[in-house]
Amino acid sequence: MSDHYSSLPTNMPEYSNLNHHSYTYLMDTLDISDMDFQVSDFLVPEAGTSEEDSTATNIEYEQSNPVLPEQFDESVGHDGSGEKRRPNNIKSKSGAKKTKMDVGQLRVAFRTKSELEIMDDGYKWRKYGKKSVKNSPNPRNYYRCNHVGCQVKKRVERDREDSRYVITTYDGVHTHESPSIVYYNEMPLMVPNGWTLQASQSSCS
DNA sequence: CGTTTTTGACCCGCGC
DNA sequence: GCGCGGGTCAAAAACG
Repeated sequence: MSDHYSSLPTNMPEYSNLNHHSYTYLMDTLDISDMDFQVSDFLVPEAGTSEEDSTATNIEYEQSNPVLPEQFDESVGHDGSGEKRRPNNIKSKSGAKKTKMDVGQLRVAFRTKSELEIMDDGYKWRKYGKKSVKNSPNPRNYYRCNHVGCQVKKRVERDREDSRYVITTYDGVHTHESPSIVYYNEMPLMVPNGWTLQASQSSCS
């Protein structure tokens, strides 16, 4: 089981043999065009890393719920710091609202062979938590985008099987541009040869 | 001195 | 209902 970090849909039969020396895209029929820029941004390999067998990266996209734009708008700046949950013992549970931003978010999981788990993707991240994962000696770090109003989170952990692999999971779509804005106009996905692109259709009612 | 990390506590969903 | 596992908060420490 190498997909323990994300609940991949089961309609990806070839996922097992995809994890080799090629970037693998697994995406649903979601509006990839909305986040194509960051796809391209994410896919920029580090300088010097060739497509040798020593560099293996898996990239998975999954869509949990249909993304409603209004949910993005409303969740801006009301969860993180706008409302303190427990000042002392006043548990403002805010049960009526969905405090969790588990609204339809895009989840992108990377699995990269790297010694450093801090991979600079152009965004500014602030660590907000660290937890030790069950069944794994390696802790899991939680980061959040430093941009105001942008609630994109990512969690970084090491593979419990191969500690030389780093699993980076991005949650959400940035509502702003990268500090180092990179636009590949006309090119939704720049896929160098050797990279495998696969689009799977998932019926999402 | 402002900003980020650290770290334990708290919260919440889920399975038993 | 309770315990566990996982995610988040926030005060204090660390860092520049």
